[in-house]
Formats: sequence, C-alpha cells, structure tokens
Amino acid sequence: MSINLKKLSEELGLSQTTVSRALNGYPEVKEATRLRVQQAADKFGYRPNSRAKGLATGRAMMIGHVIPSSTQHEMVNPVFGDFVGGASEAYARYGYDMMFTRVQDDTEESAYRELLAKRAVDGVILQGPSVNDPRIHLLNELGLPFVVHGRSTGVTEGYSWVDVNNKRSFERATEFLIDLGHRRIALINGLEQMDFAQRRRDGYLSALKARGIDVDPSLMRADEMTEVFGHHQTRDMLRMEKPPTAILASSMISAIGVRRAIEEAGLTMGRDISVITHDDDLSYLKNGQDVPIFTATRSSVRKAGEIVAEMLIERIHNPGQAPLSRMLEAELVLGRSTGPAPQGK
Amino acid sequence: MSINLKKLSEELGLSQTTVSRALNGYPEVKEATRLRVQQAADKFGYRPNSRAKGLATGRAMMIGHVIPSSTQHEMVNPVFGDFVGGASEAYARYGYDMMFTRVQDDTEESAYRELLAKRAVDGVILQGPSVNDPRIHLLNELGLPFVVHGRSTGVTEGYSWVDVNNKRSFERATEFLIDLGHRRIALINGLEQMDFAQRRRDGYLSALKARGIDVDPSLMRADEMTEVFGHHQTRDMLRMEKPPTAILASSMISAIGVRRAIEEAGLTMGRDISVITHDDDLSYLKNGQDVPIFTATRSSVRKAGEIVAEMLIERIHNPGQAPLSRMLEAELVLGRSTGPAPQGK
DNA sequence: GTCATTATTCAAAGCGCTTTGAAAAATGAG
DNA sequence: CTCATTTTTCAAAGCGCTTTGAATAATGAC
Repeated sequence: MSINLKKLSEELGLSQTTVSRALNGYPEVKEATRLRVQQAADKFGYRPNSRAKGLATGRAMMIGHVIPSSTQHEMVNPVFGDFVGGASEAYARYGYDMMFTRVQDDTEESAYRELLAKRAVDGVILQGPSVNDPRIHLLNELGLPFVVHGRSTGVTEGYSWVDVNNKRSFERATEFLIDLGHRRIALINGLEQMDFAQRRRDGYLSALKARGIDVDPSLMRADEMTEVFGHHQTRDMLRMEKPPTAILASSMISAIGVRRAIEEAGLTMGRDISVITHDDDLSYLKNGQDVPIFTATRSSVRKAGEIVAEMLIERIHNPGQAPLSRMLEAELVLGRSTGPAPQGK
Repeated sequence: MSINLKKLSEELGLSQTTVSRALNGYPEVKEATRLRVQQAADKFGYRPNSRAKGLATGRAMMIGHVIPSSTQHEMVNPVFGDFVGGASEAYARYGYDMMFTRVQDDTEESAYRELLAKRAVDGVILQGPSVNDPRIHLLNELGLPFVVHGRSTGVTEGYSWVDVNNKRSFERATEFLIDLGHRRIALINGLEQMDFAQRRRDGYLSALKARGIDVDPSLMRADEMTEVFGHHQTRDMLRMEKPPTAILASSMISAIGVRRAIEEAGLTMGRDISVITHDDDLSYLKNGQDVPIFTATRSSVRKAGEIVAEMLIERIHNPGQAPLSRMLEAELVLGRSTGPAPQGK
C-alpha cells in the first residue's frame, strides 16, 4: 500500500511524533531534522491521510454546499459555476476543499443535521435564500458555522451574509428609465419567494412611487430566470394594448429572451423599447466587449463567491464572534439597450 | 459534544460491536435488538462520524472533481452546473458525496497524486479532456478509478469514457446544410486543443469532403465558446467578400452571439443565413419552447453527468474490470434557424 | 566536572469507527 | 437434563494521524 506516517518514521529512524511535528511546522524539532524529514516526505510522496488527520484534529478542512434537487433552475443555474469558481479560489488559499451534497427538497433540514453529525464539514454556505428562510434558524441552532449568499427578509436572528444591494440597484435602474421619460416600465423578475427578487421589486416599486408613477401589476412578472421565460413574458406584454416602453430584467439570460421577443416583434431594442438587466458578470457571458449590449446593474458573482468563502473561513477560525456582513454595490453600466421613451406611446 | 457510538452503546447497554453491526445491517444481530438500536439512534440523531468510518473502512464515499483554475471559461462554464447536477443525482443514489479541488493549472498532476495519497476520494471524474490528454496516463498509473467525460484522441491506453458522438453529429449537421444548398458553411468551434472541438471539426470536414466542397480555412474559427466570441467571429465573417451562408456553432451561448451579429447586420436568421448549434439542453437555456429557436444537435449534458457518475461508481465497486465506455448519439432537432441557401450569393 | 536548564525526541493514549476471534446465550436432538 | 450446534454478543485490535506527558540529549553557568 502507499506510504504512511509509521513507515516514513521507521525509514527515518525517528518517532512518529517527531516526523508529524516536523511536517506540521512545530518549533520543538531541530532544523536539521525537519529538513531531513521534509526531504524524505517529498521523496516518498507522503501526504497525511486526510481522514485520519481529520479524526485526530477534529477539523475536516472541508466546506459544504447543500443543493436542493428540486430548485433545478435557481441552483443548477448559470451563476452556479462562477460562484463556485470564486469560492473555490478562496478555499484553495486556506487549504480547504469543497463538498456538495445533493438532497431531496424535503430532506434539506436533515441534510444539514447529518452533515454536522457526521462531522463531514467545518462550515457551510447557504445559497439562494428565500424570504423567511428556515435554514438560517436551523443552522444557528445547530451551531454549524455558515455564511449566507444573500439575505433573508423576515429573519430576525443574527447571521453572517454577503449580498448585493439589490434594492438600491433596481431603484437606480428604474430611476434611470424614468429620467429617460419612460412611464410604463415592466419588471421581469426571478421567483417571488427568492429574497433577491423581493428586494429588486422593492427597489423598483420605491422608485415608481417616489416619482408618482402608478404601478401596473400586469407589468410585473416573476418566475425562474430562463431565456424562455424572458422571451415569453416579453412577447406577451408587447401584445398588450398599452405595452411597456421599458423592461427591467433580473438576469442576462432572461434579458436575452427579452431581446429575442423584441426583435421578433420587429422592434429595435434601445430605440423602440429600453431594457436594463442585472448582470452577474459571468465569464462566459460577458455583456459585450467594449460597448455593453445591455445597460445593466453589474456585480460579479464570482467575486461574491470569493468574499463569501473568505468570510466563512474567518468564522470557522474565530467561532463565537459576532456575525459579519458585507454589502456589495452594483455598478450601473450604460449600454445600447436604453434610450429616451418613444413619443406618442 | 455530540453523540457517538460509544455513548450510544452505553445508553443501550450493548457493545459497540453490536450497535455498529445493527446499524450496518449485518445478519448476526437479533431483529429485536436491531430495532431497539435503530430507534435509539434515531432518537439521539446519531450518525457515524464519516472520517472515523472512512478511516476504518478505507472508503471515502467521496468522488473528486479537479478544476484547473486557468481554464475559466471551459470549466467554470455554462454546462458545469448541469453536468454536476446530473452527476450528483447519481452520487446521491449510492450514498456518495462530491468534492471539488481547485488547482493551479501547472499543479494539476500533483493534485491527483495528492488526492490519492490523502485517500480523500474513491475516484475522480475527468472533465474537458484535450487531445492527447496527459491526465489519463497519470490516473491509470496511479490506479485511481476514473471516468472521462469525453475522449482523448491520441491516447492509446485504455480508459473508461462517456461521450457524445461529436463527429457524427457535426457531420450530419453539415450534410443537412449542404442538402439545403449551402456551400459556404462556417464553423465556430470551441478551443482547438479540446477533444470535442477536434471531433466536431472532423465531422464538419468529412461532410464537406464527401460532397466535394472546398474547405475555406477562413471560415473556421475556434476559441472559448462565449457569447462575445460567437458575435465577434460572425460579424467578422459577414464582412467578408464572400460571407458564409450558414454557420455551425459549438454551443448555444456562442450561437446567441452569432444571432446577435446576424441581426445587427440587418439580416434574418433562417432566411438570409442559416445557423445550427450544438445544444447541451441546459435547464436554464432551453432552445425555445415548442418550436426550437435553433436547429441543433441536442444532447443533454445533465444526462451525461448522470451516466458518467454511475459508470464511475460501477468501476469503484468492481476494480480491475476492463474499461467501460458509452457513446451517446445527439439528436438533430429542426428549428427556425435554417432554411435553403439564398440564391445568387 | 557538576548540575540546573533548555532543546529534542519519544512512547503511549486517543480520535470514532469496523472487524476479528472468542465468549456467552439460546436452541434442539437425544 | 446433557451436550453439541447455532445465535447472539462482546472485548480488543487496528485504521493513520495528533498530542500529552515523560525521557533523553545538549547546553551553559559555576
């Protein structure tokens, strides 16, 4: 079988204690010995068995991500890869690995309990929080370190989070459209129970209200943010008696569908109808090269993943410390999808 | 601290042996005892510590995925989420978890060695193989069970794989375009060193050759399959003296860019210029609802993930067995993006 | 050269589980 | 009621590491 600590120490004529200490950088070992040990370890390609090490230290050096299987689109979704990419960047820096557990939606709670009981992870990241997300209370109760990507309206107890200022960014986007003269502004949002969707709607409504513009519920659509959804809703709204002159979309993917519907209707985006989308700055779906295709509220989800991961590691290393939080501001980038509201409409 | 086997067995007045056996379904324990143990375990929410269990059994119940950090777009890419979603579905069925390790590109080899030496995983999945991928030899040498998603041209030793018949599907797509009267057919492919890109090109070339159509190298473009890339290359080609009348794209994402460029040029897709794309059948990026947007070679990458995972588990459970393989045929779905070649062009 | 310090090294216990080999309990044939 | 068999349970070893408390070696003051 492969080399282990016992064999390595026999090979060196040293005790396991000394070899272990040498490799883990403890001060009570002679520099010359440490060097000798190090070289032998390299030579034999020795790596401590992670399970044995974890058992002895009580630390798994592993971060858990729990993926409910039903919420296919919101989780196994376009941002997933980039978010995970950012997070894993941070994990790698601190020597952590990441683990995914897939669960049936109704067993998500027990999945967390199990993760803790099995001592499989040192902490978890909670993705895609809904309004009043019950998982937060559960995790607090369990005492398992966690950080939420997003927030959960309605939850009163403390928790650590990293979130984009969704309300502010959609408020700004809406104001911008109003300034351009738009009055009939549609919102193509993500699933209503998702917290981010709620906040974006709040921002949208708050801007309309501040400018005294009536809210038309038929201009507000919400569902999973697929391309098809964006297309479908836009086509539908363009057939209305008084169609919107501007559309606010919650993701680039749905915005692409919006664009498709606009063009199918023989209209031109940015002239006949304006579009602003949220842009997660995905690596494979850049918003154009020099000039952005869409005017957008931009915030890198990859960066967010990195920050979330770093915060979690911080919390794992300093348990008992008060919850942390970090608000990220989205930037409003101007593209070619917006223009003055057409006259006489 | 939390409950463990020792405490549980004390609680029950039984030995650890019996409790362990009862929970693991061994036959040499009285049914009444098993029931009593089971109930107590449930009551206390007992779960065996996975690291201790792994140490004792020598099995990690964990599958590894190694993600090279440079290949951002090809790995942290749109299909990543769906592929992983499918795989995790299969893992869950067999009680495995999945683990991701992020590595610097130049340390990928040592990452595998380390994974093995640390005994952190029972097997790994190799994603995104290039032509002559050196990782295959490495993994064979290490004796770590693995399955490749895709194949690697040039590698002569045996290995298990699951792949789409990329050559055949692009051959068919090209033939289809030729049948429609197209003669200047462009190929907007993925990175050249990727094996799938190579095979698709082969299929494309083979169809052209079979019909005696000259190959124009200026119509063949290859790079990371982003939206921007599809757009850029298409715009570029449309400005040629003799622009293509049809375009073959390697992914929906680039096809969306292709479409954007076509429309920006004032042309209509399906009439002025035909497009066929490969469609991974992503959950958030369906190719239209009833009528597909694009004529496409379709093959679910989610399904592929599931098959790959299942094959890997099979190999883990039966080591030493001859390599397995599975070829998936893509289906050619007809959408609105293709039509007869325009006359006089 | 001696003895108190300090620097190194070591043996053994412990992390929480599985599993081997042995012991105890139950069963049944006679 | 015995004694051989079969069931059921148990004590202890082992998985590969870290870490405690003790032992040994090196150092330096006198």
